[in-house]
Amino acid sequence: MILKIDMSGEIPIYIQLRNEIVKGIGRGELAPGENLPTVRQLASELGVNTMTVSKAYQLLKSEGFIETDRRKGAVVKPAQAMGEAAEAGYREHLEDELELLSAEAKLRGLKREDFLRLCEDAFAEMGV
Amino acid sequence: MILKIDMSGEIPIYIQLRNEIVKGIGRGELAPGENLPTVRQLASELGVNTMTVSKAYQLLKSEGFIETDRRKGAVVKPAQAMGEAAEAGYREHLEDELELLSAEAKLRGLKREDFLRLCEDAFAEMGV
DNA sequence: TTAATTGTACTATATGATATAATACAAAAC
DNA sequence: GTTTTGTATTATATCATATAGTACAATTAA
Repeated sequence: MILKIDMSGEIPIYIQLRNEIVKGIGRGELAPGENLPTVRQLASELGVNTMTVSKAYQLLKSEGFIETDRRKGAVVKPAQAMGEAAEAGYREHLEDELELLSAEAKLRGLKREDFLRLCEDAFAEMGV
Repeated sequence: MILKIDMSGEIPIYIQLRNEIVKGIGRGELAPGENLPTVRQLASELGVNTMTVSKAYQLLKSEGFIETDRRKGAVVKPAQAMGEAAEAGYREHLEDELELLSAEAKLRGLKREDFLRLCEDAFAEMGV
């Protein structure tokens, strides 16, 4: 798990952490049942506060991507167990994001085929 | 131009404004050369501060989507004139966003075909 | 020429999110 | 019993966001 965090960027660290971990799970680099680094470990590695990492874990937990337990630590959830907790509105969120990316791509001169190829490539990176 | 702004949401208003206008231009609802509402007009309609709208316009201007001029107001730029101002890093930005969306989609059980169909549909909404 | 309108700048202020530091706790493993 | 886990707490600092009010240069319309 390599976490690319931009400390000087505009995106909050705990959001970047959440995103990187979601991508890690999606790619299969983090398998279901696998343990995430402890908050103290990850905080130490990145040079951030433990609460910042904890906040990222809480977010991932609330979205159903991981489970956390005292002593056991944070564990990646099985994909099918991704409850309907945060499922409401997800579809709309996805469509909205894709609409924005499409508009930007269009205005920057990307052709339909190029855009769709990037979409295919991105999805192809995920899972086995 | 219908602008959906979520005042209680977590995304800053001026960012939402920027996104909605980009989508509007992408869809062709805002044609090149067309005037955007004045900052005072839009601010009044939405019930926000003029500087908030101005900030959105400045962002759009810095990205090359619009031009602003005193008295003339804000005008949508021709698509091809979208300079290479903010072009640097755009490709990486797009790929990064698509990677995140792909990971989330995968983990939520979306099949490749369904994801790609949503991508196609989103792009199809753009332009003529 | 005069009046009005444009985006923008400026100051001051308020609020909330983000992040840190340091400490502590309940629960479980060893 | 000791250690390690995520988490809670308190206090603090900083930055982004947003507002209010005012003003200005430039330009259009009267």
